[in-house]
Amino acid sequence: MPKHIPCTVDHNRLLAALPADVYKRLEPDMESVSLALGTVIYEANDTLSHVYFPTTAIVSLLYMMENGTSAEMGVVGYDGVVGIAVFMGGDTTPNRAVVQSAGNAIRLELKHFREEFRRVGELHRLLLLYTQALLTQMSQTAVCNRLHSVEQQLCRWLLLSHDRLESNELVMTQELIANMLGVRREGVSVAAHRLRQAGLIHYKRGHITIADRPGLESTVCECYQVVKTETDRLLTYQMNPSIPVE
Amino acid sequence: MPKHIPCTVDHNRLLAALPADVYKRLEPDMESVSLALGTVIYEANDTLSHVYFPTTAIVSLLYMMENGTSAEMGVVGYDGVVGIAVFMGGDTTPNRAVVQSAGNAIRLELKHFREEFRRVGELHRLLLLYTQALLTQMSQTAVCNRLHSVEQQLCRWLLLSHDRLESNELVMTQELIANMLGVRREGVSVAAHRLRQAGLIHYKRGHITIADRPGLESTVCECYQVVKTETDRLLTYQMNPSIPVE
DNA sequence: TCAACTATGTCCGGTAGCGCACATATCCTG
DNA sequence: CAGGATATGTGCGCTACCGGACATAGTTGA
Repeated sequence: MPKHIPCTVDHNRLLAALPADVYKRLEPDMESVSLALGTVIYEANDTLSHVYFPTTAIVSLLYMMENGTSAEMGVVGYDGVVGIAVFMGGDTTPNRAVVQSAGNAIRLELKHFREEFRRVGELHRLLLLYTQALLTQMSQTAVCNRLHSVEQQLCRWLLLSHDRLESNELVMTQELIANMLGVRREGVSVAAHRLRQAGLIHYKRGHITIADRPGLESTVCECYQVVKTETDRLLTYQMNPSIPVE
Repeated sequence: MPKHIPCTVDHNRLLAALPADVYKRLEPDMESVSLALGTVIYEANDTLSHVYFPTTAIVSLLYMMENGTSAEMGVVGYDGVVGIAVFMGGDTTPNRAVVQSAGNAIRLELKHFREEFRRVGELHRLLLLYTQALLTQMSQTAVCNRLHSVEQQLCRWLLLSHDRLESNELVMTQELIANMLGVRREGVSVAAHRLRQAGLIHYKRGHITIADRPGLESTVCECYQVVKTETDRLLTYQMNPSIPVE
């Protein structure tokens, strides 16, 4: 388990940061669910029935083109929540949320969740901070898609996933990675091959192992660090106002 | 003036949608400012002193790479607000806001603005809806950057700008458009040339005129309509709850 | 009115990634 | 353990876009 991830089983960073009283109010409604790889949590324009706080699962936010091709715009793990639209007011979004790595999540029905959100206490504050972090992730994805190579983007994707995992091994085919990155499967194959030759990863048939994380970090484009630093700033320092910012 | 734009001088859609009492409270603090082309409203990681509600101006949100190249992640006009981070809680963002089309904006100092936002009334509700719309725009930009040609993206950019303008003429060099799209100036030249040959636009030295809007709309990729439809849904229907949604 | 500047047009070779075809390797299941 | 399904490797021609060089055409100001 990589040391840099303060993540334990069934632990969600947002829920964990709630004050005891808020947590107590929500707790009776919390339901731990197991999410299998590929599960679609919501389709584009679906009205949601729950919000999901991933713990060990990782969820990918994808846009599906009319012609069937897709591209990932963001990834949510134990550091976030799936179902932003529920509290932002729009109720739906034009993208799809798919389980990218099997695991658990804590889900809440809308009724109690909204009730608590409308108290405009810590839950409210944390979720807006998280939304800003997601905004940064999405906008940096836009930049990265425009300016960087498939190999660099694969590094970014691997690191983003690794940050949200307890293990060094991702259960994931190159085909699926290609769908997320919005590139050809062959392109991922070639890039993965190069990363393997450089000793940064190992892989075999549906399993990728992070072998040299520092190496990946020095290969990746700046986009990864920008998102990582900004997310930490928002969800670590700002999350706990007792730690002075700057 | 294109008929589809319900935009009058010094009119911002968000401010206009506020109930009379909220507007009255904010009004004494509203300051109309004129923004020249190229003005930087804030730099990456700047702490803001005001939020800006563009009326006739258009503001571009850009990420500047370490090597100086840039890419646009979103555009804000009379339908939005510049300075999301102020109310989302993060105070700063890693991008830059630049005036893409000269015009006016109404700005508010943080103190009064935050006071009103914290009442959690209509201002609060509208700004969260707007933030969701911006999220959609950014994520669709990510998709478009990945999957579509420079020509289609130029169409998208022209339509997004046109939607926020009172006139059919954009004062804008191809060089600047290239900076926003994150492509070479020559690429924009070639794409613009083709659009001109197809009779969709006219242009000369720093001025582009939309000649055939329906034609542009049939050339552009689906990304434009997705953002447009979703923004309308969020900021028209949801904005006025008396209009039933769906 | 001419010179300097800026915006646009055009051509070049180079390359990354696409779409396709097909070979090989691994896994699963009957 | 054989055969089908799935995952990965590799080659080929094609296109879009890049990086650079340079020509041309408006625009501005001395």
